[in-house]
Amino acid sequence: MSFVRLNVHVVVFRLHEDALQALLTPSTEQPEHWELPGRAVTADESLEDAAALALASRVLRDEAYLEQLYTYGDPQRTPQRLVSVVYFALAPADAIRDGPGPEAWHSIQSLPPLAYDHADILAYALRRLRYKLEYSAAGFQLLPDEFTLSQLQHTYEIVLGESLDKRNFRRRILEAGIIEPTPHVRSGEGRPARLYRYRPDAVAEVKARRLFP
Amino acid sequence: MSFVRLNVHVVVFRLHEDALQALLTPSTEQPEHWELPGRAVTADESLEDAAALALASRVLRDEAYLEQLYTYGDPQRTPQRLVSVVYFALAPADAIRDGPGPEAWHSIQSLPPLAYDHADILAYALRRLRYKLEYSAAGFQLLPDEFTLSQLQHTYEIVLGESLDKRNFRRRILEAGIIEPTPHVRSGEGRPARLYRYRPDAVAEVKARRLFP
DNA sequence: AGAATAGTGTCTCTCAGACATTATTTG
DNA sequence: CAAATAATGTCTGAGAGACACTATTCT
Repeated sequence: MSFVRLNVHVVVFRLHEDALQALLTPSTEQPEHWELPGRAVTADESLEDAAALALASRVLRDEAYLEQLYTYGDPQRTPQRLVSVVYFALAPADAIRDGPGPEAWHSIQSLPPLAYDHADILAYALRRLRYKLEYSAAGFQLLPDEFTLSQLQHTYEIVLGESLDKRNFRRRILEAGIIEPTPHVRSGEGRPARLYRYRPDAVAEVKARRLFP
Repeated sequence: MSFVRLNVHVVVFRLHEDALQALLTPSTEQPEHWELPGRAVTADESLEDAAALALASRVLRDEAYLEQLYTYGDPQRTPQRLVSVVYFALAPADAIRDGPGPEAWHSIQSLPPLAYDHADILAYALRRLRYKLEYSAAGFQLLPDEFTLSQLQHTYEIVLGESLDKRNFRRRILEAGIIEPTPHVRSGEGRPARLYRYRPDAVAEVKARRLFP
C-alpha cells in the first residue's frame, strides 16, 4: 500500500506600486533561495482549505480568488517522495495584511533564486494569469472592491506587459458584462472617475472569444 | 507528519461505432456500480506513468494522448483519506487492444451508475474534451494515424453533438495548420478521399480563436 | 486659465457563418 | 449511367483594431 507526503503550494499574485508581485518564503533547505508558500495537508482538511491556510498570514481568504493549478509529483522532484498540489491565487488590494513570518512579496521582474522546481511553477502560473486576463475580466480580482476603469486597464497593462487602447478596453470590458457601475465616483487630480464593481450575479461562463488576444 | 493514499484515475475516451465511449471497470465496493480505471501510485513512478499503467491493459500508451485533468482530495470524498490525481486521455482507434480484465467501454449516452464522485469527474472530462475540440484540432487524437477529413468531421460531430458545415470545417481545420495531406487516398464507395495526418512539427501553441465556437 | 484625468464614436478590414454545385470513383 | 462520397468558392454581416477629441474637476 502506497502512501506519500502531500503538500499544497500556492502562487499568489498581488499588484503593488505598479508591479506584479508574488509571495515567497525563504527556503528552509537551500540557503539564499526562496520557495512558494506551502503546507502539509492534514487528514481532515480539503486541498483548497490547505491552500488558503498556506496564505493565511498574508492574505484574507474570503477576499482572494483561488483555483487549482496543477499537481506535481515526479519522484525525482524533491529529496523524498513528495506530491504538491499547486494552487493559483489573486489577492485583491484590500485582502492583504502585514502578518508576522518571513514571507515577502517579490516583483515578478526581479525574482530571487527559487528552490526546487518552483521557478517553473511560478512561470506556469504567470502564463495562466495572462491567459485568464486575455479571455476574461478576471483582472478586477487584483483590485479593491470598487475600482475605476483606468485602474483596471492599468492592471491589465501591468500583467500583460503591453499598453492597451482606452476606448477598445472600455468597450470590451463593459460588453463582457462582468462589472457594473456603482453610484460612487472617486475624486482626485483631474476629473473624478466612476467606480465599478464585480457583478456578483455575473455568469461565470467561459467567454467564447478572448477579450485581449 | 501527514501521509495520504495517492491514486491516479483516468478518463479515457475512444470512438467506436459512431459513439463516444469511456473505459470503466466494475466497482470493487459498490455492487452494480462502475468506476474510472485507477491505480495506486508507487514510490518510484511519476503520476503520468501511473496513469498510463492504469490503462495499459486496453490502450497502448505511446499512441494515446494523456494530460492531467484535476486533483480531487476532499476528505469526505471516499471512506479513507484518499487523493486522486485524475488524467484525461484520448485513445486513437489503432491504440486499442482487447485485454483481459473486467474493464469495458461504455457509450457516454448510456452510462451505468458510477461509484463515488466518478460521474462528476467524467462529466468534467467530457466538458474538457469538448472545449479542446472547439479551440484546437485535437479530434484527430481519436482517429488512426491517417484519416480523411470526413472522418475527422464526423468525430467532431459525434463529440460536440451537432452537425457542422463541410466547407467551413475544412477551411478552419486546414488553416489551423495542425494536419497535412499524405500522398495516400482511401478508396471505397464513391470518390476516393485524401488521407491526412497530424503534423509532428505542428506548433503546440494555443490557438487564439476557437475553431468551433 | 491651465493641468490632469475621465470619458466617448466611427471607420475599416478581417474573419465567422451561411450556402450549392462540380468532381471522381464504384457497381 | 446511377449512386455514392469528395472537394471546392463566394457573399454577407459582426466584431476587432486603429484612431483624436471633448468633458469635468482641481489648483
